[in-house]
Amino acid sequence: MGKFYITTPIYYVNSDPHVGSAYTTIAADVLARWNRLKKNDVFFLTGTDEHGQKVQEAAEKEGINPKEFVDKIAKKFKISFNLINSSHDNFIRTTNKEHEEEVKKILQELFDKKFIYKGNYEAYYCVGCEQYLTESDLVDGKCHIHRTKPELRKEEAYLFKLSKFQDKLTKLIESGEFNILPLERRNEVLSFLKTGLRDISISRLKEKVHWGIELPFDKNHTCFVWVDALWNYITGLKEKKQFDKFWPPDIQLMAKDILRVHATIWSALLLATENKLPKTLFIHGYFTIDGHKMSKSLGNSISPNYMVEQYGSDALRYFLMRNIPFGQDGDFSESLLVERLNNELANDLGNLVSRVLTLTEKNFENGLKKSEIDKKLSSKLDIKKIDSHIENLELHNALNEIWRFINECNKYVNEEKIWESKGEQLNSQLYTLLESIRIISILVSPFLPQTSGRIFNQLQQNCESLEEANFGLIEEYKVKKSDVLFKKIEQEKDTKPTQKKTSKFEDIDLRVGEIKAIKDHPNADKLYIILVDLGKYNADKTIQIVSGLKLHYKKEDLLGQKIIIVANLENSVIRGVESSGMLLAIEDNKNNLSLLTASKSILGSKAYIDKPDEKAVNEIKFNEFKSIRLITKNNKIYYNQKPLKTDKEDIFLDKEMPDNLIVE
RNA sequence: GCCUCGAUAGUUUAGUCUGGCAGAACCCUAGUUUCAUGAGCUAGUGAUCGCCGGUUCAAAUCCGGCUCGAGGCACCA
Repeated sequence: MGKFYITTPIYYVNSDPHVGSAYTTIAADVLARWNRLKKNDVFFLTGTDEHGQKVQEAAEKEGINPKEFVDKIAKKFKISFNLINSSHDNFIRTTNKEHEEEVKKILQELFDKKFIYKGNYEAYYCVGCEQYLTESDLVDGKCHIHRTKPELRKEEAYLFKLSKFQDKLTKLIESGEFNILPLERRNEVLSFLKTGLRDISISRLKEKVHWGIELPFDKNHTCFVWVDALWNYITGLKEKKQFDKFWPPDIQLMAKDILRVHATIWSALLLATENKLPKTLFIHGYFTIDGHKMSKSLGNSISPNYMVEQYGSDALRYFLMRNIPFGQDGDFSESLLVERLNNELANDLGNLVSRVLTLTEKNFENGLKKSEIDKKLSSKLDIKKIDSHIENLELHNALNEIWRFINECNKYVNEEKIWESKGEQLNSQLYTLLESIRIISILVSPFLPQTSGRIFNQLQQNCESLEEANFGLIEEYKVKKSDVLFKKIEQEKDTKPTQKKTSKFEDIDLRVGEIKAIKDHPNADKLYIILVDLGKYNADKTIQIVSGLKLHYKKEDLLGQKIIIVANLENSVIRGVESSGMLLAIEDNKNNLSLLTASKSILGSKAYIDKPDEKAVNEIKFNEFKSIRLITKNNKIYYNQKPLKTDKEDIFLDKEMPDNLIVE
C-alpha cells in the first residue's frame, strides 16, 4: 500500500473561519479518509498562518498582544474544524517554536547558498494608507482609496532569487512532473511564467513589522510571509517526525488566490533547497452566496459553525461535496442545502436504512443468517467507477454514483415487494439489502463519517476498509434499529401540512390596474394606501390596497403606473386599514424592489400564461397565493416556464432584477 | 488591451478528450404502494446543447468566427 500526503493551505488568522476554509478542509478530509479506506498511509495537514503586519494591526486594534490574539483565533479554527469532523493528523501553527526554528534554518541555508541577497524593496507608498500598495491597489496609477498619487519608496530588504528558477519550473510543469489542476490553472501559471519571474523580497524591516520570524543573519529584519508560511508543509511533517516517510505531498489543495505563490515561490524554494516538488496542486473554485459574491461589505459570509449547528456536519459536508463540481466555482445556498438534506440524505438514504431495518427486525428477531446474494441488486453497484471518480478528483460525481445505487436499493424493495416475501426468499432479499447498506456505509464514510458510524451501529458491524465492500462477507446480522439518521428541515415555503391543497395558477385572478391615488398609511411607516382602477373589471369604483412600497417608491413615481393586481384575494385588514387585493412585486435579498407592470394593456384585462380564462374564480387565501411559484427571468415573469402576459404584451419588471426570484 | 476557461430543461448538472438516439436529480403534474422519515416506486411536461458558418453518412462533441460570463496579467497570507 502506498502513502498519501495531502495539505490544505494554512489559513490566515486575521479573521474568523468562514465557509471557504471549511470547504477546502472538508475536501481534503474526504480525500484523506478515502485513502485510509484504501489502506494507504495517510498524513493530512492543516493549520494557521499567524505572522505578519495584518495580524499585528488586528491585535493592536483589540489592544492585546499578537500572541494572545493568534491563540484566540487559532483556537476558533481548531474548534471549527472539529465541528466539521476534520481528521487532520496535524494542525500546524506558524508560531510554533519548531516551525520558527526550522524556518530560520532554511533562511540561513538559502542565504549561505546565495539564493538570498541584500537588496531593496521598492514599491509605491500611499501616505494616506500608511502602507505600500500593490499594483492591483492602483487605479490609473493612483491609490484606489485616497485617489492620490503614491510616492515611490525604497527600503532595504533581502531578496530571493526567484528569477533563476523560471526555466526549470516551466519544464517541470510542461512535462507534467509538477502537475497543476484543473487545466486552465496550469495554463495560467505557464503564461505567467512566460512573462518572466522577478526576484522577490522575503523580508521587512523589523521596526515596521515586528510580528514575524527574525532573519538569522540580520536582526533588523523579519521574514516576510513566503518562506514563513509556505514552509509549514514541511515543518508540519517534521513536528511529527514523519518527513522522510511522507514527503512530497501527493495533493495540495488551495483556492485560486494563492495558486501563483505556490506554483512559483513555493516550488522554487523547494528546488533551491533540493527538496522534491509536490506531485499535484489542485485548485478549487470560489463560492458565491445565493448567487452573490462573498464579501465582507455585503455581510453575506457564512459561518460553518452555524451551518453545523443548524443542519449537522454531515449535511454541510454532503452539500459542499455534492453541489459544487470540484474545481469549479459554485454557489452556496442554504435552501439548496436543505433541499439536498431532505431529499437525498433523509428520503433516499435515511429512509432506506429505516425501512430495511424494520423489515429485518420484524422477521428475523433472533438474527438473520447469511444467504444467497440477489445479483439483480448487487450487480447495480460499480465501486470501480466510484473509486475512479475520486482518484480523478471528481468528488461530486462519486457521490452521484453512490446515490444511484441507493436509489436502486429503494427500487428493489418496491419492485420485489419485500414486505410480502417469505421464507428463504425473504432471507436472501434482506441479506442482500443489509449487505448493500453495509457497503454503502463504507462508501459514504469519507463524506459522512458520523452517519456512517450510526449506520454501522444499527447494523452492529464495523468496517474500515474498501476491501470489505464486498457482498457476502457477514455471516449473521443482529440489527438494532435506532433514531432516524436525518431529521428533515421544514422549508418556509411549506405551510401547514393540514392545508394539503396546493394552489394552481388558474386559481388566481390577475388583472391590470392603474394607480389613481396614494396616501400614507396613518399607522405605519412603510405602508401606502393605494387606490387602483381596474377598468371594466370593477367598473363602479376603485379598489383599495395596502402595500409596503413606501421605502422603495415615491408617490409621484407610482401615480399612473399600470400594475398587476391579485383581484380575488381574500380581504384583510392591515394595521387597521382594509386591503382588498395585492399588487405584485419582486424583491431581491438586497431589499431592491421592482413592480410588475403592463403599460400598454387595457385596465381590467387579465394576465395569464397560456390563454385567457375568463371563468369565475373563487376568492383565495394569502397562503394559497404564496404556494404559486412565479419566477423572474430576463426581467419578465414565468410560471412553469411560460411567460406571464396580457393580450397586448408580456408583463415586465420596471427595474432590472436577477433571474429566478420568486414573486411575493 | 493581451491570455485562459466556460455556456446543455425553470434550477443543479452528466456527456465533450476518443463524433453515433442528450442522460440524471430537484421543481411541477398524474398514477401507484404501505415495509419505511408527509417517505418509496412508475409515468408525464420541460432542451433548436449560447449564436453563425464549416468538416462529416453522422456534430453538444472536431474546426473557424461571434456574443455573453468567469478568471489571470507578481510581492495581496
